[in-house]
Amino acid sequence: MNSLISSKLPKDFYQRDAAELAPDLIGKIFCRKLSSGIIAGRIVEVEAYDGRVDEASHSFGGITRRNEVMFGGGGFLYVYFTYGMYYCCNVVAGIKGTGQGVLIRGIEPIEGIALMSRNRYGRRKVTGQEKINLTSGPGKICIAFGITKKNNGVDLTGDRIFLAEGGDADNFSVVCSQRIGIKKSRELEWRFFIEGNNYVTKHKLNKTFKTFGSQ
DNA sequence: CCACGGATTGGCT
DNA sequence: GCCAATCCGTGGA
Repeated sequence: MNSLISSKLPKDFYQRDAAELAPDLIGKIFCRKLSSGIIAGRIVEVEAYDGRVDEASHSFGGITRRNEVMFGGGGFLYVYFTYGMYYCCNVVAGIKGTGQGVLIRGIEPIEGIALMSRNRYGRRKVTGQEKINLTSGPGKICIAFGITKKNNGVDLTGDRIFLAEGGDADNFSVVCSQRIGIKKSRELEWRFFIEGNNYVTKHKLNKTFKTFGSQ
């Protein structure tokens, strides 16, 4: 795990437009250090939001109490509450004042699976299908990682919640599609994911993806 | 496998 | 009052 910390992504990695940052977040490691242990996983699905041009973005209508973290410049965590019971988290993107973020939608667990399971199901052991269900969606990720409103605004260059380089195992192809669960700005193809990965949200758009790039 | 509806509360008109 | 960047259980094909 020291290798994760030494490859922590620097602030300037995040200081560019969300639509550009988003595909580069695929394959990176999302890590949380708790007193009970480390929870970490590989990002496999994201969506970009940019309030300057994107009506679906929480930041589209200008700064409010809820979305102010999105305007603070890249490299912070924006956590919001939705549907009366779920949290979702974004990596803030861009330069200060622009109101951009990248929603983390799918993570492949790497470390701390028992901790994730305790948070999701109240017990440490998981079956195969339950493991896939741990983090295959934005609300599920926040439950598994124990992320709530209290973590809104956390600096991602700190030592408790951060992103790290993916290491040597990142042979995958990134594809894109329209975003999921929104009604405005549907035409933007700002959802990026690893084709065929088990931890990508199950959706019919998974069949109509477009190739985007590979590493 | 797929489609649909209910849960439940904060944010904004 | 209306609606939401979701999830889960149910019911039918």
